[in-house]
Amino acid sequence: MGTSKTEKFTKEQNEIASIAKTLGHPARIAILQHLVKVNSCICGDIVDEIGLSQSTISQHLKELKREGIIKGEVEGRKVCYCINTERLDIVSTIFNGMFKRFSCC
Amino acid sequence: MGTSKTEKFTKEQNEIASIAKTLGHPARIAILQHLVKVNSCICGDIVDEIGLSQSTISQHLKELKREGIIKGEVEGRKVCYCINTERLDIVSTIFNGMFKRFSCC
DNA sequence: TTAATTAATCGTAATATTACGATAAGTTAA
DNA sequence: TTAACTTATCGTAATATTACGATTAATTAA
Repeated sequence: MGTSKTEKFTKEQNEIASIAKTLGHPARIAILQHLVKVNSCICGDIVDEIGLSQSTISQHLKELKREGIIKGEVEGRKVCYCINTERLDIVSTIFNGMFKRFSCC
Repeated sequence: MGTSKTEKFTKEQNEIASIAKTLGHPARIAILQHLVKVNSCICGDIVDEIGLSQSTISQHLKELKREGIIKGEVEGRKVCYCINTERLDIVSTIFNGMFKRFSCC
């Protein structure tokens, strides 16, 4: 165990949960807020900004990338990260829709 | 480790992450959707609906209650669960605000 | 009272997450 | 080339999460 029984749930339920899980760590929220503020920056800047180790930040970036919420572009020996606006709009729509359905009727 | 370093983040970042984490399991999304559909129901009905064991559902309900998203009212030997609309409105506002700040500028 | 019902909690196993240091892999500068 | 730099990955430890069965606690029905 320790594993969610995803087969018991709808695709929508699993998708919402997966996104929420990715947003479910303060470092990842902080990373997103920082990227919004500076528009785009390299990994090292995020390490400085957040104050966790480089390897830990790299893991968080990987998770955000896995969910499609950010993009990373290699520029020489640096990697420039930014928000994936298209995906974040979809995520926003999914969550707004969910909350709307929750709050009425 | 295995523990988030919450002291490195703002109150807002921790709060958003905490809510998202609670929403980050398909069973909990399914429970919320079911409660919205039937308005309110007893724990046993949720167990039947979701198809996980009674103790597992009880744990998920506890987590949703901890975050304030649902309420449980004891009625004799049964416990009637329902959405905490006030709290969910706040949660909705927090997330809408976040996504709004993410998508523009 | 006793038995049945309902839900919470306990104990536990399996797996996931978080975090770090060390290392690898790649790029650039000297 | 060599050295420095940048980031990803590996290995690992600590803790958290998920799930279940068994038990407990409380209420109701017989």
